[in-house]
Amino acid sequence: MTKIRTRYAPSPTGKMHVGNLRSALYEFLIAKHAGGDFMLRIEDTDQERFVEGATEIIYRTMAKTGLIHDEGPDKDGGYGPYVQSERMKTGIYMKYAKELIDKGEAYYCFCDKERLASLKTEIVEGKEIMIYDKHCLHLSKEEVEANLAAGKPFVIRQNNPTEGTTTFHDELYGDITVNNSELDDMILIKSDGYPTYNFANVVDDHTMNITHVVRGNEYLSSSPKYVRLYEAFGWEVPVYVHLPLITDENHKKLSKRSGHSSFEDLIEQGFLTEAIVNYIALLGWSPEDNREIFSLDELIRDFDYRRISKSPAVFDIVKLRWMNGEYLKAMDLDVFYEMAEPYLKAALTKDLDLKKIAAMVKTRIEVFPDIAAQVDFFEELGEYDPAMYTHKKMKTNAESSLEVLTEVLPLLEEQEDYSNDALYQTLLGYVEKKGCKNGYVMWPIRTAVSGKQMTPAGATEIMEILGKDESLKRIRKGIELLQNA
RNA sequence: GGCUCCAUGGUCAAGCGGUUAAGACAUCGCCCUUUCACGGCGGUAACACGGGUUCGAUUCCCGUUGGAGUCACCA
Repeated sequence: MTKIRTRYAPSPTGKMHVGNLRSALYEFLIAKHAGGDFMLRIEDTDQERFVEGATEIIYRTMAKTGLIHDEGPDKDGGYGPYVQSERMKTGIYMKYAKELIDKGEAYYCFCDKERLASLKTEIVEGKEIMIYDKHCLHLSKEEVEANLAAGKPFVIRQNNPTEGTTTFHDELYGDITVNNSELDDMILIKSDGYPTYNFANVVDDHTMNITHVVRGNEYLSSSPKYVRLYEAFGWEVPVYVHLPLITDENHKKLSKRSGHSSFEDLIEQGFLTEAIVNYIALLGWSPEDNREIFSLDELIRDFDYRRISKSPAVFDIVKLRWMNGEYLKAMDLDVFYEMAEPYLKAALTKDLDLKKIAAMVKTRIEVFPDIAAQVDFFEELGEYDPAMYTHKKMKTNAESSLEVLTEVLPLLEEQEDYSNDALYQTLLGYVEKKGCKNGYVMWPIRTAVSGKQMTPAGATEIMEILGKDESLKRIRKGIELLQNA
């Protein structure tokens, strides 16, 4: 059996879209699951759309997510990716295009923009529909030679039959057949000499010995044209695996406007690389068991591409957040602290035990930016509504809270040891003497000391962080607030 | 609009002729608790519709409807 070889072939036009990232992931997994090779090929044949730095973003993202490619032209002793603009310099695409012309499977076309525009038949949803009329196919050899000699700009077009059908097989979607009359004579070589994606893709996939062409569903309808290219060359058609689309909540192709459509956006929003990879792996694929948390290695082990689904999947940021939270909870505290520190420091300028705060917050956030709202009260006691002292279940109200706070204040003033344990013991003693429930006492204290409806920890833990002075200050303020209420 | 693809709860999804139609997120309720959260337990919620085929269809076929993709000298 031949070794499986897949490739990820992005064009450097900006940020790395999650749809593209998932394609890369699946291509990587299909190869690696079978012990095959995974290649990276930069498709930069469109000079106009090329974005400075976009290639670097791709490299960085691939490295960060662990999708390491196996081979490429030898660069500085290492393996670099394939780059189409580099391959272009070898004249490979033109060579193959001419081969097709010789076979009668392609032809020179000298039609200018005006003539092409006159061919446009109708406009649907703002898009102009046109099928080329094979005008230049009928040029005589002499005419072609003359035009070429005159330096007239040209493109090379594929010569597709107008009758019959073309069928190709997709591993997921099965056999797909189209009428050849639907097949436009697409351009292979542009007037600037660069190959189009359509052509470079086929030439490269073949010359790189790609066995499995894995790509987005959007190519499904143009695949017959690619197949015809392979057949025109007499090349073996690769195994096709078309991937279902990832959509936004409106079931439309994910767009830049959704705000979380690129890997960079997600990282910026505080998501972990591993969680993102894990989540997108499950958008369109599911394992045999019900497991949901997968490391990249586990994905390699379990990934069976026959279990990829055929219908599009909505990118659900809420579930991603949940999954990110799972990764955070499972994370080693030291590692967590290291990553959380910048967020902690941005929210807290006072000299507080950040590590303890990190531990509190670790199990109750989903993404790092959640930290700010959780810890802001440590920095400063905000204004709060005394109505918060009333809690039905704790059986507290303004009156009882005032009483508890006033009675507890001298105890806390005497208290020297402001550790969580010591404070807890002291307050427990008070509770016993009073003969009430813990919450009856803890609730008002926590409220006074935090000014918040919810906090990442209980009253005594908060006081430990705050320290004696600040804790007392806040309790006195609470008493004052209740007296005036 | 032509062509192609898709169709199980709000979302991700299992299922591959006979099931009480899994599980996860979200949502709701209860328990636990020093509030909330975490955690535990439980609930609500789905086979788009109509024809076939079959002893029997969520599952196979056809149609309808709905959705998506595509129709560039972009990839």
